Amino acid sequence: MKQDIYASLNGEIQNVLKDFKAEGYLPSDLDTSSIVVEQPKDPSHGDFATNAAMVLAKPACKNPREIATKLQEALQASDLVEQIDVAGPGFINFKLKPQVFHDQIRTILSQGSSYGSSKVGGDEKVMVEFVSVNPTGPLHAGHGRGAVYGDALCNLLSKAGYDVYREYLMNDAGGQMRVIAKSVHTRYLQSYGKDVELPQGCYPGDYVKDMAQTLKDRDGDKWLNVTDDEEIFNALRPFCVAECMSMINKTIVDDMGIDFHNYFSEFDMHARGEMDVAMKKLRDKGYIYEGVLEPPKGKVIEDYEPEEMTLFKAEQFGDDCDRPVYKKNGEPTYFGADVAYHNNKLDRGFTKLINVWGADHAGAVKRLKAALAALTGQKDALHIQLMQMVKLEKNGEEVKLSKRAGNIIEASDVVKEVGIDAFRFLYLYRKHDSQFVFDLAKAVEKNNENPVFYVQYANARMCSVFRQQKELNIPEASDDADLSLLTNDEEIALIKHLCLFPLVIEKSAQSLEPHRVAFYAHELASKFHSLYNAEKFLIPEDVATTHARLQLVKATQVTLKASLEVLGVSAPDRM
RNA sequence: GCGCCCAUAGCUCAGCUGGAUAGAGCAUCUGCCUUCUAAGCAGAGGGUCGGGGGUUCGAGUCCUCCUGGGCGCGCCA
Repeated sequence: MKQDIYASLNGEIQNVLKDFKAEGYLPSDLDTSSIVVEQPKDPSHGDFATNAAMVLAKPACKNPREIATKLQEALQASDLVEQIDVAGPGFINFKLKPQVFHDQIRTILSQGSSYGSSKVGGDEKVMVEFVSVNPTGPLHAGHGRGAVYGDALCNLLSKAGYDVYREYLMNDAGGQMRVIAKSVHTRYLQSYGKDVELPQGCYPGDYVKDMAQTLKDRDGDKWLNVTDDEEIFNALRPFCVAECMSMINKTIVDDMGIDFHNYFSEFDMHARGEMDVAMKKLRDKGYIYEGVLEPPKGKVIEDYEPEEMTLFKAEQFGDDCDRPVYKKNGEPTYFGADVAYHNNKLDRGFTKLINVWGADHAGAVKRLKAALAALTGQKDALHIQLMQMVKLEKNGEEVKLSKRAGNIIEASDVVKEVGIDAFRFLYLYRKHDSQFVFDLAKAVEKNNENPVFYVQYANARMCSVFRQQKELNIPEASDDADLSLLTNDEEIALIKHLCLFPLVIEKSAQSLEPHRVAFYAHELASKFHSLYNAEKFLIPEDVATTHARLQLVKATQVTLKASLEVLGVSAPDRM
């Protein structure tokens, strides 16, 4: 018995269709991949339904109801099926044997926390690069979305059978590092009473003063007479990177429980000369040239001068124009460095690359995808998942976040206020590309407006049931409990939803949408709460029914915990 | 001006890649605790799925135009 009823049923349908092709009823080259098996919204239509006949009708040049009727006859012999009906324009509705559902409960209990795990990933080496916040300051609340999404996505892909590698790219080499070094140094000078102003464009946040103090504690007046910006940069860059990464990791690792396999240093990459390697690779393919770009259309650039630069032929791969890979001063552009970095990922053997970015980087998507198309010859070697901006509100008033403007609400502060479970669930209970409002005032209130409590409460109730069972001295239910006693509407609805889990995992993984798991968990909790209110689980005078229901509760708990595990949300025993 | 993303109940959001009568939470109203945790359940009201065209057996979902919002637009990251 497979763990996924959908897959089993779909398999039987596909087999029948294969037979139809063999006997010449259907064309042998007919594509049957778009056929879906699903649960009808209206339970009176049956347990499952398929659109097979309607999908195939047109390409096969046949009447959908005719195909449906023929499928109905052929599938009647199935071990799964009790009754099949053809309805509407050609839906095929299945009523499954109760045995199938009872077996599913046993399957779940025997698989335990691995229920829902899949092999669709085929152990493919996938790298998920996420967070990658510049080491120039702490993580703000908006960054938390990408962090949580990336982490849950990794869990999800692992469960779906991918070989997942989590990486954080540290942009520890570019111009922003000069700015943070200069900022820290200026605060450092000020702390010694020097009369210096923080230059335009420097980071004004208070954390810079803290960093300056740390520097002072460590090195004393060692850097007091350094005035040359280049010297400041060289001297303070490693310190700034270390301090900022420690600040960031305190939030990510300690507060949010997110672990990376690797922190990739852009600075080290350049030291190894990988920029040249990547550019040579592209140059050899003829995708790099010296040229002059048209001035950009929208933004007026005052000091614009046509300039010959080293360009990548991005336009040839779908971008709006070609893109510079080196700056005038010879340093790599951000884009150029990113190309080198992604070439490095390919060299490490990753065949599926996923980047989690903020929507403010949307403009860079096309060029990087173009570069990967040029490097690999494949069109979709790289997936870039854009996190839409989070609009933060406090008491109905918008809070703008900008590190460079010094206006920061740190992710760690929010986590401390609302708790990590609520923080994660609030972000994961949304599709990644929906721009949504995170109301800090509301999030702080621990009321039931936060769906995480609803889901966790279901688990706490289940734990409570098992505690009561012990107190009442009701013996443990065994594997051979008579599950045919589970017949009422709430029980059936719950069991059917349990059957859905493996499918949800596969679909979510394929579409890179962990929010579906969050919604699944919520609905599972809902079905459980309904049953909880409709029936008692512990009936001392009817041990058979008690045992049947307890087996169902156990299976529900296994599934609920498995879904929460993907989300990285805890399942407390009591609330 | 151009590119990408979005628009679904009063509010916050789902909608399983084109399926049957569009869903949930919050808010409003009505019921349910001497019985396993009421952070719960049952029910009611609330929608021309931003608008117009198109594709087909069938569109919230796909194509096109329009309106409104977000993000971005040589050598910032």
